[in-house]
Amino acid sequence: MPEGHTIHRLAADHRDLFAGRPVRASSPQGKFADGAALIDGRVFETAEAHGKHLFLGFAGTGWVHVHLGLFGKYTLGGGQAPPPTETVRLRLASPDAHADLRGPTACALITDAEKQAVHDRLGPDPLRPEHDGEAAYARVSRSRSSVAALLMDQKVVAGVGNVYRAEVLFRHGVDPYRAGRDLTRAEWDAIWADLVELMREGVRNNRIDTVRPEHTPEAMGRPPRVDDHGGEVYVYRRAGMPCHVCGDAIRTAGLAARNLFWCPECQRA
DNA sequence: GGCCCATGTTCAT
DNA sequence: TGAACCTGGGCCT
Repeated sequence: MPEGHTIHRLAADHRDLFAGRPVRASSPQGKFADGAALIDGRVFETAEAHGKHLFLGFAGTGWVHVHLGLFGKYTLGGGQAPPPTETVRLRLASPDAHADLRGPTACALITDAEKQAVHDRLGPDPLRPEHDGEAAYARVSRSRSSVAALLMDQKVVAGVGNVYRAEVLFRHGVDPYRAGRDLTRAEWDAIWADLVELMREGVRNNRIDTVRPEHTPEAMGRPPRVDDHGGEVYVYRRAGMPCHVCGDAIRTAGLAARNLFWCPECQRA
């Protein structure tokens, strides 16, 4: 699940469920037992996201810094918490809401200064209204690295993962292997603006949809389809399948230990 | 039950 | 560049 839109949605959901109220905290799994003990009973003040990092603020104790990594998952909602299972790293609970965190890469109590250090090493986040694509373009336009690698670099853009990377490059007809410095300013501005829109929609719907109305199966006169990760996409995990736009086979290749997907016809070098 | 894979990151070599 | 870490779903036997 976790690209930036997931984390911003989790921040909003935490605010809705807990903000301004004392919460019970526990670590059924045990790996965050000390931290949970320190926040147990404290007032949950706010939650904030920057890229794929989630910060949960507690009165008088600082922040819980959560990074889901590849496997981390939250289950949360109103109502009584289900019986905890042994993989729950952190459970927050109020009389009428609960949030269970499993499998995160990071779950730690940090200070304001440590939180600031995280912000400082991250690039601009398309989902933070005070950020824009300027600093990102400054890096991209100076780099010989591929635009595919740059989009995944959290120092360049915070919050983009493997799905948004593949999809935004498809939507702009950009070959993933093009060097960052060969992108025009106009191309970058369009990519950034598109990320803002796509990721905001991702937060609203809690899933990634990238297919334009004119390319839906209905509009193209093709049978309906279902992507196995819950959203409608052009290329992500569609290797060997026909491109929704041109019909060519979607290609895949490894790039820095991740799978890259693109349409060689729609994204010409 | 076992194996592979995954929307991520860091650290060692 | 590769290994390590964390979990769960799908597919195989």
